[in-house]
Amino acid sequence: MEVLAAHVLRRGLRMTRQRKTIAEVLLATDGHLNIDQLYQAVRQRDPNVGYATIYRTLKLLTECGLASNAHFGDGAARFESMMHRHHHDHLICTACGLIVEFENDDIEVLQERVCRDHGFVMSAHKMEIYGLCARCRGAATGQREHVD
Amino acid sequence: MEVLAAHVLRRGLRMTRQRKTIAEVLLATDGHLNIDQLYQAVRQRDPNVGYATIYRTLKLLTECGLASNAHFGDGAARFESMMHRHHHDHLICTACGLIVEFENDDIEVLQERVCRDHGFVMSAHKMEIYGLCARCRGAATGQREHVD
DNA sequence: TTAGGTGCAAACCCTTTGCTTTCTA
DNA sequence: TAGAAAGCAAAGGGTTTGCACCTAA
Repeated sequence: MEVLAAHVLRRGLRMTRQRKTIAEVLLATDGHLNIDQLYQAVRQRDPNVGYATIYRTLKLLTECGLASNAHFGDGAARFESMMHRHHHDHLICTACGLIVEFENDDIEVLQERVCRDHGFVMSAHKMEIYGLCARCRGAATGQREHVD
Repeated sequence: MEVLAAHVLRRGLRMTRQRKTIAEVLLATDGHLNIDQLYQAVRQRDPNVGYATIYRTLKLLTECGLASNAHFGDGAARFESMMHRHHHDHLICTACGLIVEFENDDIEVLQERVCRDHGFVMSAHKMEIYGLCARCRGAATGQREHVD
């Protein structure tokens, strides 16, 4: 929250009630929120906030590193708080939609190496593994596995 | 192409001129195509093909494993042929948009392990590393690095 | 001959923008 | 008080769908 305040200040912007609410809701969340979920949660606290404000604020939060957005291939963006968190990647169940976060330092090291080998300087990365979670694997063996 | 024919046959569908053309164009391509590029290329051979057919055929090709689609975070899907190719991941330059493909077996192994540790059975994965390519790094040191 | 497929245009969905009003600094 | 932000609605851009006509099998 202080990070947002600083960012806002530095750029001569204003700290509004809506920005505070959206930031609080997002930072208090611990998994992934899609836009609708965030919108609903924010409106429980402040019933007149519109989608435009959500989007505009999310952009701001992403700029100052408090949020990050992830497209999981289904067209709808999801956001997550970056507060107090390590970088992590995602395991996504293609049957039930479960999203599990994981961190793996060995992979990170290899990614850095790949970058170096190609002359790149890495600024970010994103890794998503799709598959069936333990539950879905057990529940429906003939289940459709689809990654689009 | 035989794969598509088989898929089509198996499902009682038809092998149309348009499907052939789209499959040929895609399979002959070696990098990434966005929908517009594919559309243009297909229409050079068959001027009346519409977007709907492109989308519908791409869905078919993805189902039978001949194509895969990748959202690189900018809202527009890109497709690539899966023919005769290893799985690979992507390095993306955030300044010039250059996309470099790479393969890294060590990372693949670690991904499998992560899956196993979480009880998942992996069906697919996607890894994108964002950064500055050698050229852009040299050209513009103050360049904005943005990953959305 | 008869489903399935195509093309076109309209519909959709998510996101962004324009404009007027409201409110922070 | 000035200029940024909100809220609403309309516009945009990519993708999907409905429907009448066409075509592979």
